[in-house]
Amino acid sequence: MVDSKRQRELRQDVEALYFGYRTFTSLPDRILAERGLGRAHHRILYFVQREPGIAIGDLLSLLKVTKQAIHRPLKDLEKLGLLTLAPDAQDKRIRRITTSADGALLEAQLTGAQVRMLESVFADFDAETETRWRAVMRRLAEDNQEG
Amino acid sequence: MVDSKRQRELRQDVEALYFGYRTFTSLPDRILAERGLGRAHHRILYFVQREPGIAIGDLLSLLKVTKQAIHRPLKDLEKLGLLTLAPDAQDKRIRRITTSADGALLEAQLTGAQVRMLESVFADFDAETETRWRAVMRRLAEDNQEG
DNA sequence: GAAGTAGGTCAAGATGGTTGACTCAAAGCG
DNA sequence: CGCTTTGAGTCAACCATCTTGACCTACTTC
Repeated sequence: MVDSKRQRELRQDVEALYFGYRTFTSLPDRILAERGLGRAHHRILYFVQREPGIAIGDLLSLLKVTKQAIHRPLKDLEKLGLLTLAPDAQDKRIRRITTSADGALLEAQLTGAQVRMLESVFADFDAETETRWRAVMRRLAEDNQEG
Repeated sequence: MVDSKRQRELRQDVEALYFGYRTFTSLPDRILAERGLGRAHHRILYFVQREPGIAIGDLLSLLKVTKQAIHRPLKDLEKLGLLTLAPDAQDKRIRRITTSADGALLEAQLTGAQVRMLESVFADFDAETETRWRAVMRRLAEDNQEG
């Protein structure tokens, strides 16, 4: 019985991760929809903002998608003037991506919505709890590199 | 500076949630792919297992999708003998879903993979950390009911 | 000069959703 | 009893995102 109680607890964790993530992504989705954009655009904006001048190939590796998949959203963002693509000074095959002022603004709005949601959750707990949650989440994210 | 450090920390949390969730779902995805099934099938199996005899309409509300979206995966699962649909004894309009033995087995395999991943992560932390992580995750999942 | 690398593009297809309209059977109600 | 509502199924058209596979160009490297 102890074991099945433990299993139930873990299943509830799986569920919390599912529901939590769903709300978490639905926030920026609404903002994106107003502009006719989707999640794919947010992911690109986020990683470009995190790593300005990132090469297209590195972006593909990070997102674990094919170049065909990134093509359309990337072009959309460029056309909207939210991103700039420019060849690397040394290796001209490589195209480096940076956000424009507008792009940075939108990215801040999108990720900001998620950050504010986290802040609101953390407000219900003490600093120690937040630190421990963060440690577990990072450990969970680490596994990513392997599989 | 203190504030921007805080913002960087929170952005990293957003990222950890993204990466963590991605690995988390990629596990069952592989098992599903072997059977020619997708995530939609897992979600149905999970919630039917959690709430045996759940009505189709309630499943739709939980998953926040339309009946047209659930239709195909539901029929797939029925054809494969993983689910059983039967009219409610009182209200014959309502169709109640239950998992078959095979369906329960597959569900256990799928969610079990996720549970084992969580166990492996928790193994790196003490019980207190796990409890606190769980509390934050549940709070995050709660927000779901609103938006 | 040949081979390898970064990236772009065309094509076809899978998945997983959407909106909208319509049907049917059963239930609820005046 | 008849009308309305409700739960569900289905057809159609459409959209977003992603895939595999093939092929091309420009540039770098050896």
